[in-house]
Amino acid sequence: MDCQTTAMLDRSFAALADPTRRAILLQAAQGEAGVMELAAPFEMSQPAVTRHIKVLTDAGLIKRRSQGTKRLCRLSPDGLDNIAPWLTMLSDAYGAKYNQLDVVLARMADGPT
Amino acid sequence: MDCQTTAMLDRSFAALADPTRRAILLQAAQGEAGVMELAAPFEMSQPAVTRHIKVLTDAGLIKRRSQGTKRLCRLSPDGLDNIAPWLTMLSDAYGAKYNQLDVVLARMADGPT
DNA sequence: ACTTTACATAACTAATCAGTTATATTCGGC
DNA sequence: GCCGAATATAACTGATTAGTTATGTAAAGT
Repeated sequence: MDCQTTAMLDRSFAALADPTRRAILLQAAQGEAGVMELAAPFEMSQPAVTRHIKVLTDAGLIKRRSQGTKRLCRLSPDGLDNIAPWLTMLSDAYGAKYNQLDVVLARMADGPT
Repeated sequence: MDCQTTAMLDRSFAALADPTRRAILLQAAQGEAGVMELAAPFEMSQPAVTRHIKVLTDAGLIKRRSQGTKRLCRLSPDGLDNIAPWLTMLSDAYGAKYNQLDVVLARMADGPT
């Protein structure tokens, strides 16, 4: 999957633009979970959830690993590390008013990978 | 326009999920600009740009005012103030690894309105 | 008043997206 | 080797999106 391209930014933001995906991501942030487990809170078919997870994975927001028949999902900081620099650039362009944000986002960039 | 709802988050993230809109936003961050001015860099019709601007406005990412026949656009921090708390919550859920990010995002929250 | 500039709105189309059901795959246990 | 659990893939549908052209509107200048 390409990274650092504008297409990657598209994917990252688009992935976050859905309430179901944000909820899944939030669960995946709290710890590894299987697909059915992530699907449970939603009145939605398993294939639908599977594809939401694919969107999140393609956006670099989730990492996956296999354990037996399960496919565990966990939040990956990569996706956030992708959008953070762009937000930094935006706030730079906006000027001094948001410089605190700059600092914060800069730290975001050299966080854990 | 409602705010603080999940629909508002949807709109904010979705608005950022398009390269043309991000470019427009970047221009609008650097200073006020009219619609045609914002449209100039793109090989795209004026109505198309007008609607991108509407999406950004509905997301609270741009504020507008009239000056003569012109409709000036400028970045508004409101949209960012909307997504920042959610990103904070996500990093909270992720745990200690991103606590620096927490701090940064917290500052983002009490930045200028 | 008429024209021009700057933009908005309408009506349409093609493409993408989010969901569905049905079916395949893959691994672990028996 | 077979079965069930967990997930993936396919084929389809309806809704939303991004663009187009054509047209409407509102303020400025003459």
